[in-house]
Amino acid sequence: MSNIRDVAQLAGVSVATVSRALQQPDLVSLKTRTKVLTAVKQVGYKPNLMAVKFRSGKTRNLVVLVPTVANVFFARVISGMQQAAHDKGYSLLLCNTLADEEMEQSYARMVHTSQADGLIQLRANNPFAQLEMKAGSVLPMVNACEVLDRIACPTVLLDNKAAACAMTEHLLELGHKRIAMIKGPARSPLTRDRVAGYRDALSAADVAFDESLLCPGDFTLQSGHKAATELLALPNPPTAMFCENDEMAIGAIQGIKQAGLNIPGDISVAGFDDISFAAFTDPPLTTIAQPAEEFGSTAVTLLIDLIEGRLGKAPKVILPFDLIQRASTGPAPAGLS
Amino acid sequence: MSNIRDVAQLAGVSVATVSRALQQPDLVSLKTRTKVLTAVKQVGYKPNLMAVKFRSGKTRNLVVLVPTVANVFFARVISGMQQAAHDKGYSLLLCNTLADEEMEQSYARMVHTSQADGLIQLRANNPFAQLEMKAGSVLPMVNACEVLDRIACPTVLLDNKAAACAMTEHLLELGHKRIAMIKGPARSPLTRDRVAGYRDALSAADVAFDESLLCPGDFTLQSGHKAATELLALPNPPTAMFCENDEMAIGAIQGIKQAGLNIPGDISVAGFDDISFAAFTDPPLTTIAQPAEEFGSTAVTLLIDLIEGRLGKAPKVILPFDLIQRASTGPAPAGLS
DNA sequence: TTTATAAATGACATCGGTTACATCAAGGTA
DNA sequence: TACCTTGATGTAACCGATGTCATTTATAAA
Repeated sequence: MSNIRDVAQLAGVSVATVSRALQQPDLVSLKTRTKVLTAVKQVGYKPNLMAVKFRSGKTRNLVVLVPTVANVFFARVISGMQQAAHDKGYSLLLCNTLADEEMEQSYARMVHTSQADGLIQLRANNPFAQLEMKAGSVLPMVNACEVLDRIACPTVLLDNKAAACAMTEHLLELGHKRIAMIKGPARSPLTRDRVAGYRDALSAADVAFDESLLCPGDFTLQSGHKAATELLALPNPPTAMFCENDEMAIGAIQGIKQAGLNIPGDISVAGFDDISFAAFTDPPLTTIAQPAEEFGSTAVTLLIDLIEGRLGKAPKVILPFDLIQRASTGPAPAGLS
Repeated sequence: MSNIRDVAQLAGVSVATVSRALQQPDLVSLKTRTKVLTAVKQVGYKPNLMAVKFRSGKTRNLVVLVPTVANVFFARVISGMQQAAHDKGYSLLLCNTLADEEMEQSYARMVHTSQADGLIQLRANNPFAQLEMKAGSVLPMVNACEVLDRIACPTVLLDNKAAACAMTEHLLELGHKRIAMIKGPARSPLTRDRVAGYRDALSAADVAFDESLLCPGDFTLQSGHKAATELLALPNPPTAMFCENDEMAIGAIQGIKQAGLNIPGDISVAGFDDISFAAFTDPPLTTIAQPAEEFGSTAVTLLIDLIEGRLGKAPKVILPFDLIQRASTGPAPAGLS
């Protein structure tokens, strides 16, 4: 691999001139510039960007902590990040943490060891982040999708409470009174906010909240299936199920069908995220559309602004949601409470 | 940020000793080692790995070229890569190329500019790769999932021909004679191999190949829907549809249902990949399971072996497939040819 | 022509580690 | 005691670029 010295020697100039000819061409005379460029081509010179990064102390790498890349929603978010990062000359170091704390730590360390300039995390409330921030560490970090509690950190999020409230209202308007919610893990702020929105809508409509209709899941297809089956086994089963993501909704749909019930005739199902599969379920799924790619690009933009010192106070960017009404929700069956 | 010199000064030793105390502890006396470690802790020293990488000329970064991270199958592959890379102390630089050649080029350049040690690509036949290899370039590259034509490059792949053949045989055994194939883009080697397997099975069973039953798609849900609709409009429609991936199969299922037909009563549908959603379609999808995560981990292992000079001739690793029989395929309807 | 000024270029230190080589002290052997 | 070996540590070159500062060359003004 040829280096800048080879070029300098061949062109008969100093290394400084080569560097300038490539970085600030206007500081170099046309004649010399031509000589240099010819030499560059001749020896096939490619600058060693590792050296540049080392010298400059800027890596232009961003660490992305993703609980599971195999999650359709996150995949879209990553896609958005990737695009924005590329446009700004940054690269993404992808870390599939599988919610493993040790893994998260190990990747976060990449920022401390100067392998990356900053970090984006898609999972909130992970202990390392709390420690980091409390220690007053200067780790440039942005939080996306889930919001971190009690921590001042630039964040891009959805108004989950409002979105859950909107969906619940939609079901209430269809005449449903017994609306179940298949929620995520209790410790997730996402869950907390969405449950809050759900309860707000219920109480605004004077519908009593029933603890037994709040069924925990873990965002997988399987857990949606399981939760729906359990809900149907209740003495007084719900007429609608609002799932905290589309995967669980798809699982729920299967469970409901296996119980011999009709959607939405007997029971309505709603999801959250609007993944591509949502339009292809039978019946197509009513859900909340999130601008996933925009989550990613916004997070990257915020992080780069933060890294490059263009960000003042930690902003919270709230992205819009959209209730997509498809065929999985319909009027509550008559004769049922 | 403290550096190795700060540590040396505080510990009252030379920088070389600090370096040794951390890298080859057995070369340093216990007493000095303790002093050094204390100093390290005291100043909060974190080695600048960018400097190390620069000095060593090894980045321990791998570029991964993915056509679309938002594809469920690729997401699993990436997950497997990530795991294997992490285990071996490597990081993944993720590149969502969107099949854009310029993007691919720009990312491949990262290897030339010493930002990464090697490259994995999941899309075959991209022109840059061809150029690279033809130019006799020494870019360490591994090909996964799709096999590169006419290019000697370590590869990990499925025996797509055999898999397609197996699925077609399954449909033939169920009595189907008019079996359509919803295929991918014609230029894809994947498509070529799977179509070949399909044709082999047909001719082995003395079933004439009908060009009109070969319908092109692009691996998206929408294209599956479109293709199925078109196939059903044929004068003599098929009784089975074999789709080249599960997304297209899911799209096809919707199209078939919208035409008022029953699956598998009127028509059977088969997919390929066994993505998580395949078990949750209605009816659950018969498909070919691919060890996606293993694709990723094998590709990474091969690439690291190649980089570290442990690989002789370019191997081709063939991973096993598994025909998962679910409820979307059944006996051909009686009375139909 | 001389001088002041601007433009172009070169020499060299620098970033933060690693490592080959030199040095030195301690212990063992003849 | 002299000599050699071994182990522990220090000195300094080095990786490949950038950027400061000094120096040379070209240009314009007097």
